[in-house]
Amino acid sequence: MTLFDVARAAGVSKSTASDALQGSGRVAEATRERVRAAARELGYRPNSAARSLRRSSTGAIGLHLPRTATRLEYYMNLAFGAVERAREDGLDLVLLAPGTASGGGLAARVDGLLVIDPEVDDPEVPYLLGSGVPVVTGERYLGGGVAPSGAVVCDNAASLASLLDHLAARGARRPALLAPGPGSDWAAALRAAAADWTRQQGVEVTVRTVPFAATPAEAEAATAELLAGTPGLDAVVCAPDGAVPGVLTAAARAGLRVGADLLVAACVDGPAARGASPQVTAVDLRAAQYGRACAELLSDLLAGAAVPGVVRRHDWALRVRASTAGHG
Amino acid sequence: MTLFDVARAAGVSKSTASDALQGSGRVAEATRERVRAAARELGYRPNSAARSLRRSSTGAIGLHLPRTATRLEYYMNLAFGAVERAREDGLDLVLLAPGTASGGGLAARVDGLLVIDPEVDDPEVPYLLGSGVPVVTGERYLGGGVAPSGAVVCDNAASLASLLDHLAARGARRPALLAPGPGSDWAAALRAAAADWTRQQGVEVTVRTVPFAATPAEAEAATAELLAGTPGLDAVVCAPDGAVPGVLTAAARAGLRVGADLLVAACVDGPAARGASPQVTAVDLRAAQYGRACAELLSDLLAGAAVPGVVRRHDWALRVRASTAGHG
DNA sequence: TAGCCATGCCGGAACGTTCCGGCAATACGC
DNA sequence: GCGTATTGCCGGAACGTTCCGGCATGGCTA
Repeated sequence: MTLFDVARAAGVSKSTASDALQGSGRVAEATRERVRAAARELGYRPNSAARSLRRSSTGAIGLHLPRTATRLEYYMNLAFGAVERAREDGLDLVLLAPGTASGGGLAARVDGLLVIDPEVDDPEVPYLLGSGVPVVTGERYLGGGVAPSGAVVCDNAASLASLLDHLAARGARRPALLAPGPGSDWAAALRAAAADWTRQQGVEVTVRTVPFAATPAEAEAATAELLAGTPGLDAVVCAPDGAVPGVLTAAARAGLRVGADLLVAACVDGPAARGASPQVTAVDLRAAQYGRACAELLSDLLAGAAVPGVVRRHDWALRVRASTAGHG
Repeated sequence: MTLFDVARAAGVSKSTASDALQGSGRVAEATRERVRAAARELGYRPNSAARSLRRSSTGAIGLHLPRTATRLEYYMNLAFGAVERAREDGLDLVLLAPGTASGGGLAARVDGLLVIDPEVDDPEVPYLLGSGVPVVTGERYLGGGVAPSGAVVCDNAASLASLLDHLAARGARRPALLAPGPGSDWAAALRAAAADWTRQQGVEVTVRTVPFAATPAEAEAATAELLAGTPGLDAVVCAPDGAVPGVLTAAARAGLRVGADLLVAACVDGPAARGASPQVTAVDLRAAQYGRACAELLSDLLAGAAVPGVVRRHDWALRVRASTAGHG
């Protein structure tokens, strides 16, 4: 089932058949339709290898996720959003194994790369950026070297500010933030936003560092210390969503009612936040749309429909739940 | 940077260069080494499109995950295991978007498919099985139609039996199981194993149905009802790992000490089980290895190193933690 | 009517690889 | 020393597509 078969069925040459199906070249509308019909009839599928060879493009993009793959639901949904969007432009999405990059030959197999939440200490990122194909990052890359061709960013500072505003509106007077160290754009933005908010509102936000992939137990310990050491503490924002249950446990241990005595929120929405009891208020990064946006930007870049260096913004949404019902 | 350049550098023809690098044909060992050196020197990477065209194989396999993507960590790790193993055989792994299958043309782009935890009510599965390329399923497919070319299965019945044995050894006399309905091979095996164990040990295992992607809240409600309605209940096995925290909450509400008054375990290991306090005993399906095994089987099938219809087993391991420390 | 341009279609080459048939040159039998 | 295998290498075709140059045809202007 090749283009030649279609051409023969439609009574034209393979060149004309190709032109007709590609929409290129000068082809009479009647002929074009005839070829299309023949292709449909025969169930013709262009051979992607031949097309790739001729066009010298692979028709695929690569996806790189952080090694410390925490925030699982987030990345999973992001990946599915990206693959769906890529598909719409006829692009396959190939998953990059950690360790793939330095294996070499990668650039030969994909037309472009999606690098999500690039961490400064991920040794693969510089390699990917230098691979010669367009790269779109999800969130900014804080390391140096070759700049990515594009980025899709969330305004994480704004989302945390909004979260803190929300807590204040619900009666919180003394909030704290559990956040990872500033190794990623996301965490760095959160810390900066906390400092800003402290300045602007005159209310100090106590920041405590927890691991990027903090476990509930770690969050519990951190929260317990915070509760013990901070008189009047009445709200905790836990940046990594997976650790949220630990905050609730610590609250329960201290005899505090979550949502009343202690407000709790997370900077990433996920199963842990939604599944907790009470359910926890969180910032929804809308992962699937985020993935779509990244794939779309890369696709635009590849098609020349976006200029290299472009940065697009991605919206978030605050999901208010019982854990921040309010004091009283 | 083509094979031709390498050939010229090594002072041979492109045919000889190809033979030398592929290991095929009759080539003097000295020549072979000379060509290899030239290729290394020049950083030669074979053009995958040309190779695919010539060999009429794409060099990629597709991965299909369940739509209801719960057990996130599990699937994520499985996917990374698969991509890593595929890579070792020079295969790319392309992520299939839900909805991709019926889009058609899929079979033209991959040499084989990995279909993980095929659910009977997933409309894409029959399409994938009928796509004409070899398919390996992770766990069996309970629906009909074209049979897969291979499968990698876990002995879920044995793992639950082992878990129940463990609970009994730790003093449990009256265990219960929270499991999804029998729509997947996994859940069906668990239910059957519970029935078997009941017969063999003469100890009844109360089975209660929860959703496949049960939330902690749902597990909490189920556990509370179970505790209220089952005098002497002293152990709960929660099949879906994500729901485990709900069981712990219910226990706390009932004033039971987890690990002493009530033993708790899960049939899938994951962040929820590991991150809970106390940490929860669980069956580790070793997702990454599972993914590796699936990719390996497909690769073997493609290479003719495994016969169609083969079923391989995959080992699990019981991770004993504080939640089943023992009565007393 | 001669010259011209636009239109519609086609032939052929190229993309980089693999692999088959063939051709020297050497090795082996007697 | 001749005939026959065997070894080592090469030329060329093929995979299915895209795209450039070219060739009729026919309508237009002058």
